Amino acid sequence: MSKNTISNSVIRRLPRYYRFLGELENNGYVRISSRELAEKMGLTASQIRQDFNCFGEFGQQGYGYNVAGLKMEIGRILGLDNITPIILLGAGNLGRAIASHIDFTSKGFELVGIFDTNPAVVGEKIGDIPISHIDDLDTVCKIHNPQCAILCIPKEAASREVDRLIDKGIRAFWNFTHYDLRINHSDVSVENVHLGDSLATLSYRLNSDKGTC
Amino acid sequence: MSKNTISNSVIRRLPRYYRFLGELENNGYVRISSRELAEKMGLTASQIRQDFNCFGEFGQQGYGYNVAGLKMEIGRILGLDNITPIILLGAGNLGRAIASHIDFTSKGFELVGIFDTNPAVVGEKIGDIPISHIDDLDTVCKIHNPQCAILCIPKEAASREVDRLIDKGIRAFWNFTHYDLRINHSDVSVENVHLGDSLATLSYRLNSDKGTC
DNA sequence: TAGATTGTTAATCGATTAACAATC
DNA sequence: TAGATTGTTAATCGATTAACAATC
Repeated sequence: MSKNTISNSVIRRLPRYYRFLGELENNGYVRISSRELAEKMGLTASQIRQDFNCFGEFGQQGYGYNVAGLKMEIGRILGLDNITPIILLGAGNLGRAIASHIDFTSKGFELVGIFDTNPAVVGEKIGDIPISHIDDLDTVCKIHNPQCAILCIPKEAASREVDRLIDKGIRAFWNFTHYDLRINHSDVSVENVHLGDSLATLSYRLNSDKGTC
Repeated sequence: MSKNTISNSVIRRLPRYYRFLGELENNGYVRISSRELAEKMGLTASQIRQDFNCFGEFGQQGYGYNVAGLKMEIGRILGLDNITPIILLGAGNLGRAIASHIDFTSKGFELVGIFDTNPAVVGEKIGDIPISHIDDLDTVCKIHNPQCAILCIPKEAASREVDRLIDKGIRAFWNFTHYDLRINHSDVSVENVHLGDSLATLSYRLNSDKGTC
C-alpha cells in the first residue's frame, strides 16, 4: 500500500485509454496531445494528464505523447503483460458465452479450467477447454494455480463456493451472480457485473422525469 | 427536464435497492430503517435517505420504510411496470446468452425480435423468438415498435446500423460492442457494457501497486 | 528562439457523510 | 409521552477542471 492508492474512477478509465490508443496506433498515429485525445474520447485534457500522472511522466512538453509508448505503459500498468490463470464456474449459456466471446489473452488472462455440476455437460469442451466437475477443482487448481475465478453460477452455488476458492488461492472474482460478495480477506478483489441492473437503468432512462435532486 | 436531474450515481444504485428490498420482502421483512438497510448493503444511512428523497418521501419518522411499499415505489421509478419492447442485434454466442439468460420482463422489457446477417442462423429460434435477417428490421419495427436495441454485433456493423435504428424509433441502446456510440440526438440513451474493460480492471488489481495519486 | 504542450498546483464542482430539528 | 427515525440542511471529502510555470 503506497501513499495514496489510485482511485477507482481512474482505474476504470485505463482500459478505455488502452483501447483508444490501440486504435490510434492502428490508424497510423505516432504522437497525440492530451487535447486531441480528450476530444476523441469525450474527456478533458486536464483529466487525461492527471490520470497519466498517477503513474509517471509519459509525455514530453511541447510534443505530447508517443502513442505506441503510452499504450505500452498503460498495458503494463494494467498488468496485461503478466498472464494470470483464470477459471470459470458455470457452463450455462452465460458462462459459455463468456468462455468463447472474451479474448482472455489480450486482457491479461488465460482460461485454464471450466467447471459445472451438471453431469450432462461435464466432459464437453468449450474451445479447447474441457468442462470439469466442480469436485475436480482441487486437481485443476494444483496443476494451473488460477488466481482469478469467473462466477457464472446460481447465487446459492456462489455463496457455497467462494470461501473454498479463496482457500485454493483465488485472489480475484469476476462476479456475474447476484450473490453479494463480502470478502473478509482484504487482499481479494471483486469486480461485479450486474447485467440486470445495467438493463434496468435503461428502463429508468426510457421512463424517467421522475424526481429532482 | 426538471430543476436538477438525478445524478448517475443515484440511478445506478436504484436497481440494487430494488433487489435488496425484494430479498428482504421474501425473507418476511415488513419494515426497515435506513440504518439497517445501510448495514446490509454496505452503504451509509445518510446516503440511502438522500437517494430516496430525490423521488419523494417514502418513509415515516420513528418507523422507517415499509419494505413492500418502498420496493414498489422504486420499481415504478425504474419504470419496471411499463414494459418496453426491445430487439437484439447479433445472435452470436454473446447475443444468444443475453437472449436466454436475462429476465427481460422483470427489468421492464419484452424481447420482440432477434436479428443477424448470417443466413445459417436466420430462421432458428432462441426461446420462442425467431432470428430474423437484418433486412427484415422494418417489418418487425412496424409490428412491435421497439424503443430499445441490444448491440451484440461487431463494431463495424454497429457503426452502420445505429443511425438507421434511431430513425426507426430506437431511443436507447444496450451496447456490448466497442463502438463508441456518440449520439447527436440528445434524447437517446446509451448504456455501455464493456466486458473486456471490466476484466482488465481485475488484471490491474491483481498486478497493482503501481503509482500513487 | 518561439510555439506547443506537458506536469502540477489551485479552484471548482459534485457527491457523500454528518448533524439535527421535525414528527411519527 | 419518550424513543426512534425520517427528511433536510450543513460540513466534508474527493474528483474534475482550470490555470500556469516548466520545458521540450
